[in-house]
Amino acid sequence: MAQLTSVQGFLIGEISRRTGVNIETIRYYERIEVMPKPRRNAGGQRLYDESQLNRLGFIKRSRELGFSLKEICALLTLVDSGEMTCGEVHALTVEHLKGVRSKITDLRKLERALKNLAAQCSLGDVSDCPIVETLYGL
Amino acid sequence: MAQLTSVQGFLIGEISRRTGVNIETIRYYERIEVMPKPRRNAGGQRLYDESQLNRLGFIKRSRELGFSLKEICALLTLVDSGEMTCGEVHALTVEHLKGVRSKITDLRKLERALKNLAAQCSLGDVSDCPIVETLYGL
DNA sequence: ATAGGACCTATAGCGACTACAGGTGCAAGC
DNA sequence: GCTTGCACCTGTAGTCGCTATAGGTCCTAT
Repeated sequence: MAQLTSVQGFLIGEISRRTGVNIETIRYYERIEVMPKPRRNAGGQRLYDESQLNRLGFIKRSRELGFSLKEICALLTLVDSGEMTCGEVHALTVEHLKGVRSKITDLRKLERALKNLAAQCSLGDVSDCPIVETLYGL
Repeated sequence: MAQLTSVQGFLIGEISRRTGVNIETIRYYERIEVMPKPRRNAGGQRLYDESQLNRLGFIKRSRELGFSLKEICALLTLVDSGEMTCGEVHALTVEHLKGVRSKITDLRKLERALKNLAAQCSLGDVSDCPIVETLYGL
């Protein structure tokens, strides 16, 4: 049983491997109190249990969906308190979705602008470049 | 002539107003050497000329197109050196465009995932929430 | 002479990590 | 029992692109 250390629980390397979250990042999450302080073994090494593993997985997946740690804290606090309602969680998710959509809109504009910029270019070897001129606003 | 101070040149507030770049940000650009150190008047205040104004405008527009300061430095160094070719600038722009497009792709995936997540939700008042369950990976 | 605004420097903070440096724990092989 | 070597530990600094603050000086107008 590689994952159970002496008494019981996962070492940080094990939950890092299982969740795909960098070890340094896990310790960082503990420092900023997104993750709870875990138990320690006799040698002072962190020992995590199943629920902490799940919590870290939750954070990982939420981060991948672009939630900020602040938003994730809000979600987790809701869950932790036991006073969460599905409606509240839904609201946070929909709010976040709105943010993602507006980012997409912005990036599309940007894409168009860059495409136009690149298209103006004759690719000449001259130092008289339409891209630079456009950006310089000459 | 509000913009010309004693001798000649713009005070930082004036180029901030003209370019829309925050005063603190202009000083920051100077510190990190994206902007050159300007002349000073007798009282030690920064005095900018037309070309520095244009350079700051270039940086502003490039930032708005999502170029990083590092990328902008590369562009400006190219321009400064006089050894810039239109092809090099084009290449940097196209490279950047690629980055923007891949960000858009990522965000679209994210949008779909969040939409699905939100759609699963019955909006009930129960603490048994499909969003949380999905994120917890139960 | 004084009030006030615009300017100055230097430093710390944000978010979300990442990367050290310099030390300890632990298991396995000899 | 001793050494090797990896995994772990703490603490701190660096990244990027700003923004904000504190505590001061300059300049102009009244």
